[in-house]
Amino acid sequence: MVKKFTLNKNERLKRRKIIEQLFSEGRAVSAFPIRIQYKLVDELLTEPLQAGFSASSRNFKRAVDRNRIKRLMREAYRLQKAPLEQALQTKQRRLALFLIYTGKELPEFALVKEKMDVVLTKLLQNITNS
RNA sequence: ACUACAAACCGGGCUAUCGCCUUUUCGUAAGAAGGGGAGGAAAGUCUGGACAGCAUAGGGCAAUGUACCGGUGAAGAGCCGGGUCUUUUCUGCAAAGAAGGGAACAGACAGUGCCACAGAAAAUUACAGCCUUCGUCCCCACCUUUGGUUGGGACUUGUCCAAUUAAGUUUGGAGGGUGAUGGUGAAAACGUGGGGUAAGGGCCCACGGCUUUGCCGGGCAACCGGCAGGGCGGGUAAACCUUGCAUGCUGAAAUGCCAUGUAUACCAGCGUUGAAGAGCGGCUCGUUCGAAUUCUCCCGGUACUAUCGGGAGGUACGUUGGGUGGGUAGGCAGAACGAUUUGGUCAGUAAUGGCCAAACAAGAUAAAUGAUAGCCUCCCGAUUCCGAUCGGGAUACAGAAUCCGGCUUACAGGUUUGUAGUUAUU
Repeated sequence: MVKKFTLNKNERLKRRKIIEQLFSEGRAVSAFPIRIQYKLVDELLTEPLQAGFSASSRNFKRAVDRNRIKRLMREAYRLQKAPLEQALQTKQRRLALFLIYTGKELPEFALVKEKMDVVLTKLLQNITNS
């Protein structure tokens, strides 16, 4: 239980094929301004949990702003993903996530953290029920 | 000291906790420790290259770019210096001088087009107005003798028509001449004055302006000055165009390698008697390439898979593509030592270059370089016993994606230097 708050390469979603599947077949939960596209993919993944992050270039024209949002979301996710990980471990499932920022203004870290908590709790409920 | 302008530079720092990418060492591994981790524009993708692949006998056309001179550099639509034209400000009565700014700065007698409004007219033409003339031949004399002048004579009255008169005398019309008149415009046919003319006109002359040719002087050259000659029928080429010069196309999602690549299977056509076709790339002439593989066995491999690769034996193969049949994921190089950076020195007006010394400075790929807290420092406001205290803020433009040189655009705040002005002091 030493590496509780990590988020390295293996924990990030990188494979194009899975991402395409995620958007065509996956389901979504959202708590404004964060929306999560998710899918249980038991046979494709080796890691229990992989996540990707994005912000629309329509809402944020400059690359600096998009980078900032992705960094904030990544930080919030890193600090609060532990319960989700644990649930998956006990159920022996594998999950792919894609987090999208749907707001139109640059947020503060406190807000992102608060909303991330809400949306992750919702996601956890959906998964345990299914 | 303040303000304005210009140029150059900087673009917060440290610590703690939790994280990310990369690399080195240790470790069987899990992991641990150490090193490195965005910009002056990383941006726009506007340019010039490096590099790579394909193409390339040569010529012509087309297309694109480019356009004062010299230097610089790998190169350029870059930079530096100079020339020409133009423009602003200041000084000055003026002549002129000083300090800047701008120029796609080859050609408008090769051709075509266009020129708002106003104006008769925006280009060789029209309209209004003005004008409507003498000339040719012969003889004599003289002179500066391929000619000119004076005198005399002949024909004719610039042309045509009509009328008229003593009379080509007058009038009218046709025709002709006319950029002097038309006041408008950004621009009106080089300007002013004179001569000349039927009336006029650079038609001629003087002065001035522009342009061009030759010679002389200066300069590497663009060009400048002087003398002599020719010309002056607007502007526009960031309108088409013409001339000179340059250019093969595609860009890192290029490209090479490991691996893989839809059969070496079945059916059909054609060919080996240069077939099918490919190279071709914008087009044409022209030119080049083009048919010995399959089966069996053995060995090999980034992973699974395999019909792959190599060798031996052995042998009917090539090609077209309609149908049947039939693989996915990924890695390495390119890609971080170079037209490199920093310091010194020398050459040069400068851009820049030579030499010497030192340094190695992000390398991601659904894409790292972050979050939180505190302190320092700085800025703003309030209080003030001028020590300070309290409150607020640190923010601009903006995020590498093969790499360099430039250009352009964005930018809170600060520093330095220069110029100008104002105030104060000496």
